[in-house]
Amino acid sequence: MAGNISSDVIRGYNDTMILFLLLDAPSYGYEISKQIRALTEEKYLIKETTLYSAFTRLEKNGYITSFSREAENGKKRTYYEITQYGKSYYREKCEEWQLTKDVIERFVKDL
Amino acid sequence: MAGNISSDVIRGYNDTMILFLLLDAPSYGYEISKQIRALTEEKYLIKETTLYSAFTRLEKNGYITSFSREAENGKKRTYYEITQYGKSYYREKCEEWQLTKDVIERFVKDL
DNA sequence: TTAACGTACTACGACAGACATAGTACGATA
DNA sequence: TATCGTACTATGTCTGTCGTAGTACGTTAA
Repeated sequence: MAGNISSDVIRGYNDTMILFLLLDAPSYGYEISKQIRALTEEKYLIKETTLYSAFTRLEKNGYITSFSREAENGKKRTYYEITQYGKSYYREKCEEWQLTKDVIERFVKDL
Repeated sequence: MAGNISSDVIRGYNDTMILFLLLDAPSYGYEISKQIRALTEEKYLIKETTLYSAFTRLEKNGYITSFSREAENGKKRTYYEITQYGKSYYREKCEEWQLTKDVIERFVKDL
């Protein structure tokens, strides 16, 4: 354990986290996963399969689009870019979060 | 929509909510569901099947125990009582919540 | 030279929790 | 007489997460 977060708890916010990291610029799987690790100070490490299946889902729902581009080293990468629809979905999730947080806190005692 | 919370987000906290409501005294399904509704001001309504399957899971894990008792009207009810183990699990979840909240907030912009 | 490591994924299958749907049972109320 | 509220149980489906494994290639270390 050691300060780790169970995925059942985060479930439902993976998509939001990914969209957040795409707000400013397109990015790709490996980088997103490193950013999540860094931003959470290792407290949350998204699994590869979870991440890539999230990309698929987000694209299918129209929240992101993908394109291929050669990286510096000549290797091919799949980049993902947030759409307008994705941005408004992100905003919705942020509002929902305020509500959710408020609700859960009524059941949690801080010791 | 209209101020509703998607269950994916609450997922992982249903158990905690139930345990919270059992902290002071034993209770039963229908009452728990009414208390959740009241405490959240109708913002979250737990589904019956979700609730009862949570009871089963919690009991299997040793967090609660059950017993039958006749209600005032002579009908039989199944009451659930939190165990010591359940109380310490609840405390763990409360601590985890602080961590989770902190992590998610790094990805959520408040507008 | 070769093996390990980091990067960048894809495929497949299993599992758990939430939920839709349906049904049972009984007392009170309309 | 029928509906509503109470108090559940049973069954099956769906979704998101994750374990496991495999592919491919470039760089670094022994």
